[in-house]
Amino acid sequence: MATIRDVAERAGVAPITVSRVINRSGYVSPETRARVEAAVAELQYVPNTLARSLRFKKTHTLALVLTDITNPFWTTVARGVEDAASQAGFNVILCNTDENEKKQAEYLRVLLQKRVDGFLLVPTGDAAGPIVAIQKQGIPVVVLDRLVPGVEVDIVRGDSEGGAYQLVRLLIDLGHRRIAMLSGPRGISTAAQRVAGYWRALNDCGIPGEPELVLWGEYTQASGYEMMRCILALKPRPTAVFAANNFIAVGALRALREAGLWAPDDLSLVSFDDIPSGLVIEPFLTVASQPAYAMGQRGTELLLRRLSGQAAAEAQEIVLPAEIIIRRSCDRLRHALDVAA
Amino acid sequence: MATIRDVAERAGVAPITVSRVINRSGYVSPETRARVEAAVAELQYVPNTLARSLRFKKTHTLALVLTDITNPFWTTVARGVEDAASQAGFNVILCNTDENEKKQAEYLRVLLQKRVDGFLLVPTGDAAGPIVAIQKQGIPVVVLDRLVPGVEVDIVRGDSEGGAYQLVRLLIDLGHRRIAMLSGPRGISTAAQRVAGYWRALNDCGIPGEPELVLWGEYTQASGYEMMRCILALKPRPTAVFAANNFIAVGALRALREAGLWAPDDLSLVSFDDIPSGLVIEPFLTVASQPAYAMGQRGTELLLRRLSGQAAAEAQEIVLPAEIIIRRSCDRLRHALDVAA
DNA sequence: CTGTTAGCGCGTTCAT
DNA sequence: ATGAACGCGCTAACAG
Repeated sequence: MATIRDVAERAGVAPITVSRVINRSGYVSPETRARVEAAVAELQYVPNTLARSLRFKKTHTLALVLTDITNPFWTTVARGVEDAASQAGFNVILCNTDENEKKQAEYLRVLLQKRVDGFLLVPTGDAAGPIVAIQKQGIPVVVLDRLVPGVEVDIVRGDSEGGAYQLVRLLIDLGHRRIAMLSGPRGISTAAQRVAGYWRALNDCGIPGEPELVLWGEYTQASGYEMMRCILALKPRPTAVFAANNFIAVGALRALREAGLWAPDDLSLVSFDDIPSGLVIEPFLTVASQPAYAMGQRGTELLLRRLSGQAAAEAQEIVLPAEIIIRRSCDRLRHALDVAA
Repeated sequence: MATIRDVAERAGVAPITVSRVINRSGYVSPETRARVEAAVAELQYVPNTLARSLRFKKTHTLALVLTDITNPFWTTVARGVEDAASQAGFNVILCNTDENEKKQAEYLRVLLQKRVDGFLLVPTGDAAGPIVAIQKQGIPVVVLDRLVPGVEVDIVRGDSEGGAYQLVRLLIDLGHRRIAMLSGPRGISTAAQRVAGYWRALNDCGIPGEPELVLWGEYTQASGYEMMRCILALKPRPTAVFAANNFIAVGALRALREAGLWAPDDLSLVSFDDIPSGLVIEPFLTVASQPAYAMGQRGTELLLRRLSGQAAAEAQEIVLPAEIIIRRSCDRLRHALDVAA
């Protein structure tokens, strides 16, 4: 690949002159400019950003470290990130941690070495260490989705507590009293907050909670399946179930189907996180939908503001509201509640 | 951020010695090694890969340029790419072109400047130019999914023609004679090949094709919706429809629903590309499913082989078979065909 | 076993 | 209006 020096020789000028032509910096006479441009074209010269980055200590590259791009929620977040980044002239390196702290640590290490300008991080685990380690290197981080205790860091997240509260209130208003909760990992703030919203709704309505109705698992189909089987074994069966995310809900529905049951006929089901409308043929689940695209976009915008030094000094917290979308999965028609009545 | 020189001074050695310790290259006495390691820890030194890359002309970064990560097919491909890349110590820069040739050109330009080691490209349009431009710079490219005429380049793709043939044969075997095809853009090889498979199946069965039953659109829901509306306006109505991808199918189903119709009752529907099982509650569509993850993975492996100079000299073409998954959307139960009979 | 020299490609600073 | 020198951070090649 041709270098700036090759171009310079070809055009009979000094490298710096080529630089000036390319970057439109400084004065260059029209004739030399033409000669340089001709040489650039002939040699198919492509400037080397690496060298520039080395000088300017800016790579115009962001890191997006999330758990699994395969989850449509993260897919949408990623799209929001990439759009916002590319609009500002930044590229995005994508990494999947699979909730594995070692993988995360390894990615962060390599990305620091690559000198990405900033991090968008969906942290695995609740340890502050990895985030602090990045901050110590002076690289800005914006955390997405999950609160991490013990660090001062920018965060853009959905309102898990509020969304959960609204979903459970909805169920209660429909007449449910025994509501099971299939949650995610204890260590992840969204799971904890969704459970918190669940409890608050019960409390507000004077319903005595039953601890055995709250299960902690993982944000996976397999876990949703397992948890639902536990719930179905209870007697009497709960009349409603709240799944803490979309995968858990799909796993739960599978267990339901296997047991010869369905929603809303045999029990009501609500869940956090919608499935993008493009993928689903008949929207069916009542959900608390988070603005995934906006989460990625606004997180990136905040990060870019930090990079340009325009953001306020203190760490910012942006909480995006969850939207309750009511669909058939909690209909009262032909519902267990009415049968019982 | 500390540099290798800072560490060297702190440890009272030369920079090269630090380099040797970090990279485990060359001999360093245990004592100096210990001193250096201490200095590294104290200064929280993070080696600068940029500088290494400048020297070695290797960034350990791949570019993944696709149309839209939001399509679950590409999401899965991307996951395959990222897994294979990270396993080999490479990072992945993700770019969405939205089938926009200008966006694609701009991304390719910047990525060349960033000196990515290789490209995984889902080309927009059928122009060879962009690919040739990359090859001229000596950077390996592996094309995913779509044939591009007029270039010699590695490609990993699904068997669109064969998958389409099987789907249409299935419909014919079920008794259908008037089968509509909702295809993608003419310029994209997968769309053309799926139409080709459609024609071959009809020919093989001695069914006279009706050109007005083949519509060319885009790989989007909106287009699927529009095309289906055209088809529904035909009299007599076709008894089956073949959608060229998942988004077209979902759009088509929406049009069907609006018209007060459904599959398989009023007509049969089959489509290319499955929706990952994790996202869908009741798998319903009969599809030709492509091994998306494998496409990403094998494409990346091929690219990495090129990078290490191990691949055969000639361009390779890897064709992955499509798997026919038969589900309810083409059931004969209560089917239009039987009503007509 | 350790250090010196030089250069990867580029652009700022200071001359001319 | 154009150029020379220097350095960004790192390491291969060659001493010692």
